[in-house]
Amino acid sequence: MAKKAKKSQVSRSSRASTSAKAPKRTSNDEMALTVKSSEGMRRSARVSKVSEGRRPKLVKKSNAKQKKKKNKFDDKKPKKPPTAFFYFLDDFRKEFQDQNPDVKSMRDIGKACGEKWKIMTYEDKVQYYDIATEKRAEFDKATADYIKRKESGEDLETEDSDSEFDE
DNA sequence: TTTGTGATTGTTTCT
DNA sequence: AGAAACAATCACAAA
Repeated sequence: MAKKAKKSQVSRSSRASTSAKAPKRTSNDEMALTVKSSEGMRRSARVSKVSEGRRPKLVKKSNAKQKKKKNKFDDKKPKKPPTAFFYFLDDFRKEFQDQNPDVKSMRDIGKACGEKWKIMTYEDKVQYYDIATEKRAEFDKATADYIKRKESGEDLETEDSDSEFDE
């Protein structure tokens, strides 16, 4: 009867795992199970630490413009939405600055936030996970549309009609 | 003035 | 399955 509509898209399997949300705390066991799912999801996604000595944090990107936003059209592939951690960071940053107005920048906040993030419980984190999950749904839709359009007409290419005539 | 760097973890995407 | 890249933000430094 109730057949689970499994998505043939294996690529989106990640999304399926991230479906972990709505922590129904009916029983401790239930929660534990939920948490287990979270861990399982994390294991799949989290695989870094390939080498202790290696730290490929060199993610330098050259952005010609600090912020260019005008046409609602998908300039290119939809950018990745902020993750749960980022949402938490945004909220945590406000409090952190309020308690520590002396703090210079996010470097210190990031550290503090990361540490707290680890001590946070699943229930506390699930809040942000839920937001991130919802955001990802929109992102997924945008991506599908982007791919669809791309496949439909790959002629769509550099249509940079929007030049840097902003300021 | 402008651009890049640094720090955090999570998700995405590719091979 | 695993690895690499990328997501936002703020202060500071260099060119």
